[in-house]
Amino acid sequence: MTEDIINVAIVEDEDEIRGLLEQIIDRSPGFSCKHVYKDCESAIESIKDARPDVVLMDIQLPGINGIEGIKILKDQMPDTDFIMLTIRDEEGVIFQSLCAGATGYLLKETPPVKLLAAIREVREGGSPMSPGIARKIAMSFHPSAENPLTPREKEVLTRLTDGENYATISDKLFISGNTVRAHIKNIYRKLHVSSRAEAVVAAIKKNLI
Amino acid sequence: MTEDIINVAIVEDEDEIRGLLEQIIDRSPGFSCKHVYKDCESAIESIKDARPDVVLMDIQLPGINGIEGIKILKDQMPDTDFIMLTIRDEEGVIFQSLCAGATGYLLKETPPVKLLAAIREVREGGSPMSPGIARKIAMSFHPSAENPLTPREKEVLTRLTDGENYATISDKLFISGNTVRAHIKNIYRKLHVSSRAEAVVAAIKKNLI
DNA sequence: TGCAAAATACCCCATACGGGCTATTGCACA
DNA sequence: TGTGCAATAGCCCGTATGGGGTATTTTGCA
Repeated sequence: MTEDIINVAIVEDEDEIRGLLEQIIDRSPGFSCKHVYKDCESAIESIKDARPDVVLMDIQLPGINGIEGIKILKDQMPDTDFIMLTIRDEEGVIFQSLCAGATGYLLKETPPVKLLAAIREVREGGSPMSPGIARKIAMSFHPSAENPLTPREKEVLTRLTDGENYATISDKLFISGNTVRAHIKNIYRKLHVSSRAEAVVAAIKKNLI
Repeated sequence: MTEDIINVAIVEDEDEIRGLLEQIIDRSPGFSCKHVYKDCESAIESIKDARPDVVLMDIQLPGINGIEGIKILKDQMPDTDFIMLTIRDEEGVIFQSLCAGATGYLLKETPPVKLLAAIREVREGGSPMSPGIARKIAMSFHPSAENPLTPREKEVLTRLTDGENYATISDKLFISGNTVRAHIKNIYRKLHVSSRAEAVVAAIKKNLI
């Protein structure tokens, strides 16, 4: 399954960086880099011929950005692994990249030897991440530090995410429907929402339950 | 902030493995391992004296398991980093561990030199993961492969997750409220749910939007 | 060119839901 | 010892929501 030579493509608008990366990769044993693009538009047009194993993708690009680019390219080449290679480390772009289909996320400060190791790793079923990036991803699963809900409210909210209604919740918790309503009203007030749908979204996105 | 010597604690029930880990770590320059426990109960009781920088935590333990153990210990020591060290690589336990507060996740097959590197990495703001584990986490963000929803249904579902009601959605999409209802009915049927709350939970958990 | 799916639109009807109130009990902390 | 919060419980009321239908137009693919 794994080719001897890993076929790498690059999408990067800055000529100098692109050239440098191309040389580093193409001159390293076990790697080949014959397809480089300076924007997503050209990559989308001709990358089907390249059939790369791995694509190194910048985020800030003229025209279609790297995140939108991955959505399009990953769709065409589901077996290709995409590694973001960028200076941007804000949570927003990290999670947008992963949601678009990126499998790795490296900062441009990554030294060449680590970059090559990352390309190998992603082909071997890993998911190379710069340390600070990996930490942000792990933290995104951690329980929320400031959770305004009481234990009972968490209990009720959990059941709301399971789609239970007033009657079911009051049955299972052995309390009256009016009390369930009281808890839900308090949850809404604390989370600044006014419907079950908003409440469960807030609960999941902020790791409240 | 960073101590010269990293103070490591271990929670592991198998005597042999625990002893081996203790020796590997304690005999390595830059590391200290003076606090080892064979279950979470003993760790909870006396770990406050240890004040470890890093805890290596097994999952399968007699009594309180490693996941529940982290919930309790992380609460008491929020600045301590917890690394799961386990043979288990099922998605369930991986995400449960992260949600409990784990920052790293290593398989027991990890060679000593990599284990030590991981302990250093977690203290330097990283989040060490065995390659296959990291991949599973990255994949959890990827768009769902089999998404039964049409583009319009995705659009409507996205707005449901934003807490919009029939009227707002029909206004913004320039379609009648009846059409919005028709889309929502189709969404419910395809996702096997029967309420907004369930639909938005399914949408988020299965990366449908 | 024709079929299937998608997107649009409408109807009836019961009820689960959300907003606005008030009230009691028990516990903890000051 | 009282102030505050959590948890419990009740009431009224309007409406947004969900289940059951049917029908038309547009779009995309074979």
